[in-house]
Amino acid sequence: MALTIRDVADAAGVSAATVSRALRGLSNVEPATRDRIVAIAREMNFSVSPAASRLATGRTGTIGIVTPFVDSWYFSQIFAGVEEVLKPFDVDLLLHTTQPRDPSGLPGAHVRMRRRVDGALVIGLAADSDELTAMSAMDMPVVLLGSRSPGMASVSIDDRLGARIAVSHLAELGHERIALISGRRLPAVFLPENDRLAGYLDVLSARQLPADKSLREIGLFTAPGGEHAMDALLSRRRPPTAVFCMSDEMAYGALRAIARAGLAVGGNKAAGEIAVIGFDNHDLSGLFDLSTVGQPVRELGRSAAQLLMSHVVGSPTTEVRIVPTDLHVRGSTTP
Amino acid sequence: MALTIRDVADAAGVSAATVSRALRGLSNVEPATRDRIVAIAREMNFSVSPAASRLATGRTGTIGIVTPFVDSWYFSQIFAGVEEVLKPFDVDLLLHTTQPRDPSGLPGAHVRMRRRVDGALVIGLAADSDELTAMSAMDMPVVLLGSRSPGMASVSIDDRLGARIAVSHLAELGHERIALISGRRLPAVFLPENDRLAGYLDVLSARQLPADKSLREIGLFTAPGGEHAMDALLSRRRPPTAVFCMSDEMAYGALRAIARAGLAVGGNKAAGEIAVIGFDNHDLSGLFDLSTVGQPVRELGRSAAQLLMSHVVGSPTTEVRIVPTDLHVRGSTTP
DNA sequence: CTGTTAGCGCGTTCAT
DNA sequence: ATGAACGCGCTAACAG
Repeated sequence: MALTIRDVADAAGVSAATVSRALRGLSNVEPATRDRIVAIAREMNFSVSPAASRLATGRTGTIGIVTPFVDSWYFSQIFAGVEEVLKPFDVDLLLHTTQPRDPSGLPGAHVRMRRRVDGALVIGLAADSDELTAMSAMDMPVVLLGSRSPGMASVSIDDRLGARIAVSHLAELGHERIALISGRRLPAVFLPENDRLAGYLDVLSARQLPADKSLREIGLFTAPGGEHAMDALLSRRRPPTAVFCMSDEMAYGALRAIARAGLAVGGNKAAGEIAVIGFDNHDLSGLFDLSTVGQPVRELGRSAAQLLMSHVVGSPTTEVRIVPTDLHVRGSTTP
Repeated sequence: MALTIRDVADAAGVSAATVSRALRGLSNVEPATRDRIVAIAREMNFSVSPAASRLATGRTGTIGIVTPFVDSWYFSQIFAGVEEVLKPFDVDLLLHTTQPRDPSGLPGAHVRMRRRVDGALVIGLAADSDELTAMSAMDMPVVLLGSRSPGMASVSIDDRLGARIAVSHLAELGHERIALISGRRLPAVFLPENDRLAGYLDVLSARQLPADKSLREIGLFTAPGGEHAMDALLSRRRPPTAVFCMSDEMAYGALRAIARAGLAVGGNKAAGEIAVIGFDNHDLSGLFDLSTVGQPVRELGRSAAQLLMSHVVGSPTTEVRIVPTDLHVRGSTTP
């Protein structure tokens, strides 16, 4: 049906091996014949069969991306960074989303990636995940993104430090009742959010502030979730005067809840304003005038992709890269 | 290095052919031996080589996704819908982003997809795109998403109708100077946005309203772009009293610009409120209290994926599916 | 520099 | 129901 390298060879009057060499740009081919072969091949509209090529070489020319979610701002930014770096390498991108809550017999990441990628980028999987251990159990080069695991290469921010920065900023404003809106229920070891909780507690204890558990709510990493969480916090006997949200999108919801309650947002504690800070520096946070601890998500993607490629084409690595975060002070914490 | 089907055959005391049949669940295999083989295979932790399998069968078991952008809410929602449908089919997902403005010798979508997918979902490519024509020139099954092209299967909304709904809604409020913030410069045939422009003009002409070109601005489909565009519109000698934005994110920016100008947003024209309506029903539009024409993005992804699969495993189709939009009236247009 | 030979690991005839 | 043999299209190793 489709053309084979053999057809091109016949048309060019050379052997199949020479065509293969010419098409791959190997050096041991007379430039003249190489050009001729390439010309003929494209004239015939020929392209090699990746399957055959993979079978013969053992290399797949494919990089896998494993992620638990794809419908989030975070992922889309990560992916944009990854794409940017991987583009020049001319590799295929195999995408797989793990469904956390659905062990319904569908194959997991490790089996979906197995034998079909030269390496994989694993986003946001807990370090104790079965899929992760299975992947590293095979020889597959893996780079973790957003989490860390002993003996594995990874790129992430310092979540604990980031949280400290955020909460310190609130404390500097004079706040003592600082609430926390987290994504999932914490503490849960192996999750990055747990580090953020630790950072939050670090600041409270360093400043001798009460670690009031009634000041913690879950926001599911969504705006409606954040809104709901803030509603709950505001209904406490002694509501918080400031709140740290583990994601900007939850903070958007919190802002809304505060406004609905007829309260003001801002950094002027004396005037009764509630200070709000988020985490991510989401694209829209400028619009919401939301203070936040920014993580360079796109850069995380770039860095992880680079690390993975150097692992795949070069030598194995267990490098752990920590990318710095930065504080963006906006209206939601400005006096 | 890796195990082959042969190793399993030896361990089970059968031939490689039988193992192949057993592992694929073909009927012509004694149930007892089939179970034994499967048990042994998983005990050896064996998995077949996709490359060899593809070479032998000619099928790739892979679906391609071609898209010009990946860092957008639209894409992430589309993808979530696609994923949902494709998951049970157990196919690989090959992702390729076309870079519109970068013909720098890097291979285009058609060559990246060639010989490696059984079919492709093409998102947001103009119908006159070289890559698109190239893909359909090969035998590759293609389903378009968000655009249409003669003779090709596609899933999209009725952009013209959607725009009419939005602009009619503004006109009903009594507005006569209705501005338009588009993503890219229009008119540009083959782009869905062009249909939205047409819908906008439809309403103006039906109601004998002036089609003032100074009331059209470009917003790049981003919030900052929308903000900038609205700034420009407000600085006109005779500024608009209402605005239709081709995306919600641009509308967010517009809301901000209006607020900064000290003007009010809403549906009460008599009170001098500026009416704003967007397009998409983005997740955050409820928070912004933004009226909008919603498109069921996730559903678009699902529908397109279904269509593609029926094309790939079943018979070729050129079905054109139009998914309805719906009007969401919120505070930005409520009197 | 080029051609010949021999797999890569499966799926698929054909027999039996 | 099972096995033997061949071929899928390409690359690698060895000659020359």
